[in-house]
Amino acid sequence: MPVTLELSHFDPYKIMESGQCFRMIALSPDTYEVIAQGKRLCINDLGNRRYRFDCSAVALAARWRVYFDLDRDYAALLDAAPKADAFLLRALADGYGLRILRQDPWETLCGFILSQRKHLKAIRASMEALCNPYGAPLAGTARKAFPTPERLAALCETDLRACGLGYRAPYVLDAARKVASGALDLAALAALPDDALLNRLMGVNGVGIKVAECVALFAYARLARAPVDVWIQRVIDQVYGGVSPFAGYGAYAGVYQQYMFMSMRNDGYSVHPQRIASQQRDSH
DNA sequence: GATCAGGTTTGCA
DNA sequence: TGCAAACCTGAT
Repeated sequence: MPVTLELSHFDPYKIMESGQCFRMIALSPDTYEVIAQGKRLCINDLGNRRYRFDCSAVALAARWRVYFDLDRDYAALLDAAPKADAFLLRALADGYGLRILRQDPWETLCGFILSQRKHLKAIRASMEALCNPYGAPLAGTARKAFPTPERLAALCETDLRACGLGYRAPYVLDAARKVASGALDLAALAALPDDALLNRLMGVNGVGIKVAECVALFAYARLARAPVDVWIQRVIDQVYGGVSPFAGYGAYAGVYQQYMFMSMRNDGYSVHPQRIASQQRDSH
């Protein structure tokens, strides 16, 4: 009962490598496995923008269309970018197919707590190390679901350090206990405005502004939030002369941020600095 | 073996 | 406010 869709602005490889999610892997060059929200999904890239989703039409509509944000008009969203912004335009062109996911807040919160001072590869390894002993089994794969907050809340710091979490162990534990006890109701946060949402998330030990903004963007679809990490700080410093352009990007600043992040991380600004700098000048 | 990595906290001007 | 230093661990 797989479903085949023709999709524009959808590139599972770029989404996998964009660093917004940590449990999507390539099983083969054209097959991707996603574990999210207690489910496993395989996507086959059939070419010509056709993709086969290994799930029912009902599951696609109820879960995965939302997860991959397939009902959003990315052509219009990208077209709304300021035309004078050369670096941004190049990032948007190079990043065709990248989408902002709408992930589970609990898993996203833990994922970005774990991300502190880690590479994407190391974050993925940490996530698996946490899921393997404590996540529920899934059909069709040896990989496990992401553990529930209740499961992790029942552990101690030593258990989590045994998963290789290092100094992040007490952070994850604090998050688990706040969520499991109801002190932090992640579902209810969806109703809050951005600032209140960020403040509530930062109430968790080990969650600062960057992690909170990542959760807001990648789990709560707050597309105007643009997390500033070291890569984006490099963009601001090297491309925009130290002045953040994100305040001027409006409702989709977070989406543009993600394209710029990928662009900077993949190519670096050093690839075409003169060209970009001259384009920036010409446009002003 | 030293250094660094998608950050946060703590301590001290 | 602002700025270091410290923090686990694995990779380069």
